[in-house]
Amino acid sequence: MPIGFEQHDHTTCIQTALTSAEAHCADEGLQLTKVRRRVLELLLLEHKALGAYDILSTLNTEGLGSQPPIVYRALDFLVANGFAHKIEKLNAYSACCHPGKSHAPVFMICRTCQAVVETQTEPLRNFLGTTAKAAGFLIERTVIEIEGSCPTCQKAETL
Amino acid sequence: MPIGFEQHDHTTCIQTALTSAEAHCADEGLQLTKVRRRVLELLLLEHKALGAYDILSTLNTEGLGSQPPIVYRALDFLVANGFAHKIEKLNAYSACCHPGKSHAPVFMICRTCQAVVETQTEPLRNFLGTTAKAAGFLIERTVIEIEGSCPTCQKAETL
DNA sequence: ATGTGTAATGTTATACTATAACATGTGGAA
DNA sequence: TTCCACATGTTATAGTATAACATTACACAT
Repeated sequence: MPIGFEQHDHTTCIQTALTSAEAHCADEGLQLTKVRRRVLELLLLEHKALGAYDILSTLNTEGLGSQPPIVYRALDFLVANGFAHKIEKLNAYSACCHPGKSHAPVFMICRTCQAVVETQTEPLRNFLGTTAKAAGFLIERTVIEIEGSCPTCQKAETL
Repeated sequence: MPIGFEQHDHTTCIQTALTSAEAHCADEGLQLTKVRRRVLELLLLEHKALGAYDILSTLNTEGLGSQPPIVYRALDFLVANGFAHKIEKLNAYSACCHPGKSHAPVFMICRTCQAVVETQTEPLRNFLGTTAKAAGFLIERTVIEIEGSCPTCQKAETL
């Protein structure tokens, strides 16, 4: 499983996520159509954030569509249903690593290799809740993104 | 002072921020030129995030420039020197409310009225630091944005 | 089997956000 | 004066996202 920046069984990781998405769609009466499923697969292939137009160019080579609305609609679906997240700092998208769980995701984004790791933190959620409450603010969504250098790239830089 | 969504002496608030920016520029040998100063003023006028092209259209009516690089350069300067922040979720910019202090700012963004309130939280900073450290990740920048409903708009919605 | 409604997709056009690249001005230091 | 660093002017273009309307596909009621 993808914990931090450590190695994991990525094939299993992808399969688990796809299976989970299928199950959730079946439960909720949602349609995981060909394009939507393929976009989710592409996002799962690497723990990187992909730009909408990167995804679109792949879809295009596969005959699944060539115009921007194709990919944005698929991304909207995936994001709305918790299968993917938008990384605001990068204007890019990343598969969700903890589908099904309600979450205030935290992303660690490596500036060098573009790796994106998603973590969840209940304490943080509580903490922001307290902060917001003190200001009388009602939280609907949170964007928490940490940009920096991942362990691998830190080592590479010190060589 | 702007604490949460409460009323404050906004004239003083603006003056303080401008004076602080001038002082900081003098200390550091930075030039707070006409355009840069005006953009900062515009950002300070309201506790809202302004889009680059909104700012540009004002600059244009004032004869300060009409092309995108004018405003983006000014914004780059202000952000680089801590006088303003980019709100990633909105692709918009907001004056910094705590200039001079090192910070991992937290923004509360009202989805309805676009008000943006900036807070600072050492505990949060520490918390993210701990999270990142556990993953071996080196933090360079953080983006923390809470989207929701401010006290005023919550009241308006329940009418 | 036929209509009917909903959701998804196809298609064209355009809006919005941001930067590259190169030219020009400006003010201080050698 | 000459040079240099920095700021600004200007043109063009790249990158991100959505509006609007047409068409298809399928479930399901008649």
